[in-house]
Amino acid sequence: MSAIRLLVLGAVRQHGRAHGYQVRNDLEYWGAHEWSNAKPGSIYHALKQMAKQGLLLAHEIAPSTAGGPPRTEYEITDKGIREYLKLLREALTAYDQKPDVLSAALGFMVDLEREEALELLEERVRVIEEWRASVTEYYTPVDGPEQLGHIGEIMNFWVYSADRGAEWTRGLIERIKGGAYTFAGEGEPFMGVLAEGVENPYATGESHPGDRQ
Amino acid sequence: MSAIRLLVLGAVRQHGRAHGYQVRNDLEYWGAHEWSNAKPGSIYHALKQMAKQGLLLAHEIAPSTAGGPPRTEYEITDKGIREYLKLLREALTAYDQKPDVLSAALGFMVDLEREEALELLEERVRVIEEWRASVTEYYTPVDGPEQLGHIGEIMNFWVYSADRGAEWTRGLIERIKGGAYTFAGEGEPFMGVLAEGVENPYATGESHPGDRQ
DNA sequence: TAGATATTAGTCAAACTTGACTACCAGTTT
DNA sequence: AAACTGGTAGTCAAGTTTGACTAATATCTA
Repeated sequence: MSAIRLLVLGAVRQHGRAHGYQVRNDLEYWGAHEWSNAKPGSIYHALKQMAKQGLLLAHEIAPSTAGGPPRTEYEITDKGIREYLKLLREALTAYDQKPDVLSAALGFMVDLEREEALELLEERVRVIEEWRASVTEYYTPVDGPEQLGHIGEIMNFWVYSADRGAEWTRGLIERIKGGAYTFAGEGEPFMGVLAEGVENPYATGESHPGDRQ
Repeated sequence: MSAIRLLVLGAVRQHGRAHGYQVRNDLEYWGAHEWSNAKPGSIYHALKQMAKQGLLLAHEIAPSTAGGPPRTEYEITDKGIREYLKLLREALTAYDQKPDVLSAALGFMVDLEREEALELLEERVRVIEEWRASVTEYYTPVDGPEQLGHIGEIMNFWVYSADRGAEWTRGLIERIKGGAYTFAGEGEPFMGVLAEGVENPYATGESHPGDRQ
C-alpha cells in the first residue's frame, strides 16, 4: 500500500471541504511530493476513486474564484473517517520498510489521542523486533553466514535498517511521553495546512541534490 | 524507478538464458519478493517490456521439460547489458530513500570491479551528505524549528534515516576495502542464483511477522 | 488406477502511477 | 489592445503493479 490514500484523506479531513488543488498544495507544503507519490495525477485519481468508493463525497462546484477551470470539492464521509483512522493506525504500527507510509502517519498522528499513539508506536517497536528475530533466524544458513557471500549484505542492510527504525521509534515515544505536541482532545490542534491565500514558504519547485525522478 | 528492471536484467544475465519462472525463483531465493515488487506479474511484464525495447532477446521456446505450459526464454542483449550497468551504477550512487533499489544493487555490485564499486559507494555517501545539508537548510523555518510542530518529526525522520544510511554505507566501504567478497576480474564469482534442479532452502512461501501485502 | 494434490509456467483485468499536456483567467508588457 | 507571463485547476495516455486466476504435467495416495 502506498501513502497516497492516507495523505489525501487526511488533507481533505483537515480542511472539512477541499478541492484537488488545495490538497495538492497542502501535501507540497509538507514536502510530500519529495518523499511520497503525492503527485497531481495520483492525487486526482485517489480523490475520484475514493469518491466512487464512498469514502469521499464529491460536490460538483461552480467555476473557480481565482482563475482556472471549475473545480470539484470533496468532503470526507463517515466511512471515509473510519478508513482514515484504520490506515493511520496501520501506518503507525506496521513495519514495511516504506518510509513514505510512516512519514504520512507522523503528519497525522496527532489526530489520535496521546495514549493511543503511544500504544501504536510501542506496538511498532514490538513488530520490528519480531520481524528481526524471525528474519535472522530464517535466513541464517545452517553452514554459517559465509555461505551467503555478498548476498548477505542485503540482509545485513535490512537488519540494520530495522534496528535503526526501532531506535528512532523509541526516541519518538520518549518525546511524546515527555509532553511534546498537541494530540486529540488536548486543545487547539496544530494546523498542518495552509490557510486560504497564504503562500507556501517551502514549495518553490526547486530541486535538491539527490532528488530522484 | 523501482528495482524490478535491475533485478530482472541481473538475473537473466547471470543465467545467460532464462525463462520467467527461473527469474522468479532466483528472486525468491534472494527474498526479493519480500523487500521489492518482484512479484510474478511484474516480472513477466518487465520481461516482455524489455524484450520490446531490445534489452532482452526473446526465444519462443518448446514446451516445458518439467510440466506446465510452454515457456519463453530470454537472453540479455548488448543494449541490455549497457542498461543493466547503468541502472546498477545509479542504484549504488543515488539516495532516494527506497531501500529496495539499494538492496537489489547490493546483490549485483560484484559485477563491477572493486575499485569502481568503492567509488560509487563513496559518491553515495557524498550525495547523502549533500542532500542532508540542503534539506536541513531549506526546511528549517526562520522563526525556529518549533514552528513546524509535530510536522517536524517527518523531517527529523528523514534526516535520521539519511544519517544512518550514510553510516551503513561507510561500514560497507570498510568491509569492501578490507577485501570482502569477490568482485569482477577477481576469479570465480560467487553465484547468487540457483542451479537447475536445486531447491530453494529459503523460499517456503511462509510469511513472517510484520509482512505487508 | 482414479482422484487429489503439488509444481511448473504464465495470463489477465483492474487499479495505480507518471509526466506531459490542456484550458482558463489575471495582470503586465510592449 | 495584442502578446506574453504566471498561477490555478485538472485531464489523459502510456506504462506499471497487483492479486487472483488458468492450464498443463507430475506425483502421491487410497
